[in-house]
Amino acid sequence: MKYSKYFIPTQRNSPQEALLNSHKLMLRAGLIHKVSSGLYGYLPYGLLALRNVEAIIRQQMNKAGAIETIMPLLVPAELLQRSGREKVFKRELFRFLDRNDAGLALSATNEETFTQLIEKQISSYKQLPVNLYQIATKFRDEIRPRYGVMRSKEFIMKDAYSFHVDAESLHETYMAMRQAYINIFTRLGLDFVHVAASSGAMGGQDSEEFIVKSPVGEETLVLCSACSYKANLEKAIQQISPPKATTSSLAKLEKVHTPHQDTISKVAAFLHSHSTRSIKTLVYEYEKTADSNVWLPLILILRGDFKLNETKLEALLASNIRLASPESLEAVFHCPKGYLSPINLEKPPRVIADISLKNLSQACAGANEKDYHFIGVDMQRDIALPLGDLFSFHDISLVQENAACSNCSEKLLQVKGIEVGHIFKLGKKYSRAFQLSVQNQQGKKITPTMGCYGIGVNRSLAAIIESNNDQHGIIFPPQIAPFKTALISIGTQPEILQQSSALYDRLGQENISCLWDDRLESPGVKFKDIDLIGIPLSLIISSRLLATQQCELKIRRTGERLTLPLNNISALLAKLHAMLS
RNA sequence: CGGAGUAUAGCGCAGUUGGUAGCGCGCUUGGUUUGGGACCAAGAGGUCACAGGUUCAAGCCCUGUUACUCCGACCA
Repeated sequence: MKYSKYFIPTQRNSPQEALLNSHKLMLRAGLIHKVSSGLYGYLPYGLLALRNVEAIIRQQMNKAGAIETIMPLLVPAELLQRSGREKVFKRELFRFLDRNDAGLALSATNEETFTQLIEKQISSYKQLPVNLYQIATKFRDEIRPRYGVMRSKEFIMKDAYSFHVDAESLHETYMAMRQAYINIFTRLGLDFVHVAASSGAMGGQDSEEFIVKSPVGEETLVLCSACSYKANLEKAIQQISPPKATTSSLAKLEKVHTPHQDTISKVAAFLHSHSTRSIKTLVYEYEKTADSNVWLPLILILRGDFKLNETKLEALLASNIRLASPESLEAVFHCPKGYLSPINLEKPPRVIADISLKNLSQACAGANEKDYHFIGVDMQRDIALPLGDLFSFHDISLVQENAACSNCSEKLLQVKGIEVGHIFKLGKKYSRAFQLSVQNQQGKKITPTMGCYGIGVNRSLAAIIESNNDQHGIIFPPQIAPFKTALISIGTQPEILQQSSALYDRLGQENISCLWDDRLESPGVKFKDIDLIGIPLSLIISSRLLATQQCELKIRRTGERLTLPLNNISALLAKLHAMLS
C-alpha cells in the first residue's frame, strides 16, 4: 500500500479527552474515530489490526471445534421474555418497537438467539455436542462508557455457545475453550492470567475470566506471591488473621456510654480496643425471589477491619441486594447509624455474619441506642445462639490488602487487569427456559446443558496497544501489525523511487505486507509517523545508502538499525521473514 | 443516577478590568529543501457549545440547557 493513496489521519497532539495511552494512541495513530461518547468507528489502518486479532481468534476457535455463524443483531423482545432476562438487563439494553409495535432489542449478548436456534434445529443427542460462535457487534447502554474502546456502548465480541447432553460433555468443551483462549491470548502477545470469577448477569456455575495485567484495568486480581492461587477480587478468599490480643475478660455483655462515637475507628479508639475486636453492622435488603420486587431486610455483620463483598453476598443469596432505605432501617432499629447491632433486637431479621467473626469474643458492638455500645460481646453466646435459625456464617468479605493466602499463608497481591475473555458453564438456565429437549440414546427426552464463551475483540486490541507502546507511539507485535513492514523513501531522485518501487514489488511477491511511505514529506515527518503507527520493521532507502548499494532495516521495538546490501535481496527477504515469524 | 470539571479554527491552547478573535501545529498556493515533526512568502479557516438575560457594548457577568471527561454505584 502506498501511504500517499491510503488514509491514516495521524495527529501530533493527543486529544485532551483521552486518558489511557492506548486510547490516545489509537486516536493519534488514526486507528479509530470517535463519533460520540462510547461510539467509535474503525479507520482503515485500525480495521486491519482488528481483522488480524479476529483472524487469530477465528483460527483457534475453529481448531478447537467451534463453528462460525452470524446471527441477527436485533433480538425480538419475546426471546428475552422467555429467558427472563428482559428484566435482568433493565436499562442496559437498547430497545425499541418496530412498525408493528413488536419489541426489539439490540443484541447485548446472544444466549437466547442461539438457544432458540438449537430448539428449532436439533432434536437428537446425535447432533450434540455443538459449539457455535460469531464475531459480531454488541450493544450495551453502559452507565458510563469510558477509556475509548475499552468500555463502549457498541463493541465487538466473539461469543460462542455450546450445547451438550450431559455435564461431562460440557466440561470437555469448556476445557477445550479454556485451552483455545490460552492459545489465543498467548498468540496475541498478551500478559494474561485466567482466574475463577463470578458469573454476573449471565447466570450459571463455573466461570473463568481471562485478564490482561495492566495498571489501567478495571478488574482487580488477587494473586498469591508464593503459590499458584489466583482469583478475581470478587471471588477471592483469604486466611482470616487473628484479632488483636486483648487483656480484658468480661464474663458477660456490658453496655457502656460512648458519646458521639459513631464509627468503628472512633469506638475502637475510645474504648482502647481495636477494629479487629469490633463488630461492624450493615443493613441491606434482598429480593425475596428474583424480580419479585419484594424486599426483605437483612443484617450483615463483619469484623471491623473487613469490608463487605456485595458480589459474594449476591451469589450467596441468589438474589438482588441493595442498601436498606431509611424507612426499612427504621422498621428494624430505633436508633441512628453508628450504634447498630443484631444484639437484643425485638424482631430480628435474617442475619449473616462474615467468617471473620467466627469465635470472636471480647468484642464491641452497637447497643442499638444512641451513644451506647456493648463490650464483652461473644459471637456465639450473644449473637449466634439467640438468633438461632435466623443466623448463619458465610464468607461475605473482600480480601484485605496484605491478606494471607488461604492455601499457603504467604502474602496475597492485588493486581489490576483488563478483562478480555470470560468462559462460563451456563448449565440449564436457558435450555430450561426455552424448554429445549433432545432425545437421548434410550429415546427419553433430556434437557441439554450449555456453556458460553466470550472475548472482547476490540478490547483485546486496546489491551495489546496498552501493553505495547513507548514515547514514540504504538509498537505492534508482528502478528497484529496492519503492515509488517514500512518502506521509507528519503529523497525524490528518480533512482530512489525506482529502487523503492522495485523493493516494494519484491515484498509484495513475498507476501510481506508493506506500507510504502512515498509521500512528499520531510524525512522527520515520515520517521515520526511510522514510529507512531507502530509498524514492526522499516526499510529505508536514501541516496546516501544507494551510493553504496545498501538499505537500512530499522526495528521499531528496539530502535536498532542494520545496514544491509541491496544486491542480495533474497538474504534481505529471508531476514525479514525470520524477524516477523 | 450522585459528585467534580471542561466547552474559543482540524488538534493543542491563550484571551487582562466587559470595548469588534489570537498563538503553535495542521491545511491551501508558489518557491527552496529531504536522515528524525525543514525554510521563505502569500492565503483559507470562528454562530467563542446552545438558549435566554444584564449592558451603549458580552468569549468574559447572570440563569437555564446540552455535550464531553473524570470519580462513585453498575457491568462481558
